[in-house]
Amino acid sequence: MSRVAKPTDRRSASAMRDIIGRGPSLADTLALRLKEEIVSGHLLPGEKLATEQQISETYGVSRPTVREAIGRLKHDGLVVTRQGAGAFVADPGAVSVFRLDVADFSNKEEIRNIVELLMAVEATATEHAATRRSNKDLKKIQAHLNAMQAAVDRGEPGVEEDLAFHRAIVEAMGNPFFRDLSDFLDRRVRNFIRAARANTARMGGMTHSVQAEHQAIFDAIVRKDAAAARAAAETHLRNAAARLALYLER
Amino acid sequence: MSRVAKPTDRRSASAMRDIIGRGPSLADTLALRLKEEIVSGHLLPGEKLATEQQISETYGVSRPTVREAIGRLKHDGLVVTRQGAGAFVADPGAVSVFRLDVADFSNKEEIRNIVELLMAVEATATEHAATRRSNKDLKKIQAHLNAMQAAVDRGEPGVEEDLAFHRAIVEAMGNPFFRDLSDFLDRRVRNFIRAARANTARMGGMTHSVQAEHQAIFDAIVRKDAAAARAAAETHLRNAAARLALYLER
DNA sequence: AATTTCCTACTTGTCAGGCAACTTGGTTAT
DNA sequence: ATAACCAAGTTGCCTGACAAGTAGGAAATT
Repeated sequence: MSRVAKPTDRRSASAMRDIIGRGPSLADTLALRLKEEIVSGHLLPGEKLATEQQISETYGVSRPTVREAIGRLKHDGLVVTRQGAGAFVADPGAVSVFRLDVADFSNKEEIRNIVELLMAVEATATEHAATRRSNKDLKKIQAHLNAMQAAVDRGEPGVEEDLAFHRAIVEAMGNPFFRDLSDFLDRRVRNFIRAARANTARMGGMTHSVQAEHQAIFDAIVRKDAAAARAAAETHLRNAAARLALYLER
Repeated sequence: MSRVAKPTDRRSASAMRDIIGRGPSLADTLALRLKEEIVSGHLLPGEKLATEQQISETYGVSRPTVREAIGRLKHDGLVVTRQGAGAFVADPGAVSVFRLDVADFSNKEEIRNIVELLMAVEATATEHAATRRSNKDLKKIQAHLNAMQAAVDRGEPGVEEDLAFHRAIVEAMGNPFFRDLSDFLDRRVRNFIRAARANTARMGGMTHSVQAEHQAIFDAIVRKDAAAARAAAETHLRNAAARLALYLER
């Protein structure tokens, strides 16, 4: 009853722009709006959304645009639609999609939280990789370790080789969720570092200690010593986080 | 000269269905198709996608449908579009959205992997919660512990109270990423258990030992003993996983 | 001849209207 | 009372059109 669509006249295509503000696109922004309504608890699970027609009218956008917006929510598992019936807020327990949005790069708190998650994921992955790795896995890991060493010897930072080394380890764990999540977080953090490094002096000279830490991780994996592997990974990640903290504190 | 779209007659609306197979919706399925093209490396970062017009013709669907599909990819950060220029494959390093899809419920391997991730996240969260929790956090955790006890005394399984207890702990850690991820995984696993329980006998009688494990976690948090908190959480999670394994092995 | 300006075709963003498929609830017929 | 049926409402998808922005070549200027 409360949010019944009042028939906004259609004359201005920019009505939405006024209501909703400037954004990436009408559909995107509308999707955000509707998502708000749901996560804020304004719309309860199972409840029926307004019809596309009504939404179209209340926000002053066309139905295709509304469809695009609802399509996003459907894609994220927040709503389910039934042809002929309508669109309904999905049961939170049945949502099968998790979305991690790491948009705000300038937010240092967010970076810290991301790093924390990365540490947890990679430390555990390394721990399990130690006992599960096949000989083939081990060879791959070693190859990347050597490549990293070669890069260090050439005086290069070897960020790509570094990433590949860690990825090979996580891969050896055999859990795709860990692999994908770790990959994403890793890229994200490195991207931040690269951006931050642009306006600060290079710090360099750390690569040798980094490589020593890598060696310690590798040795533990060779021995299939899970506890040692975890410990070595934690040390490595803690040091990496400390290096990163230097960027954060300015 | 504009390449006039040949007036596709109505019946070929099912052309896509033939090309693309039966699915949730044309847009959804098309989105999957296009995603394939990208992640398979067929389309390289920075490369331009076919125009909406072209895609529309090759797949035999209308442009709005193509737009919906591309909109999904855009939403997931896989492509970026520039009005007037086209749609381009996004740089993987710049992707700021992570998507975790846990669709296949029947896949036991998947459940196992999910549980593994859940264990890593919750154990770490509990560890950090021990040192970071405020007194207010502690009160909340205790309240949920008591509620759980009350449920046990009433002879109920207390799944909701259980979930709330863990959520309060993760909340006390103060990292929203951990909170959201843990919440999602927890729901997912419990949902699986509920589904599995439907066709097996209730196992019950475990609730008392569960509560004892909860108490151990709580005590460690009270003492701000991070290591003990992690250990207690790991024990609890390991036991929970073992209980769950009973469902998996049939 | 080199450079700048401008124009035009192309592409994405959005809108309007329409038909088909499906759901739902009430009405009619049995 | 029950079953079959019908009509309104809703989503799924299509066609056609225009606005807004881009890019590359033609034309004008230096």
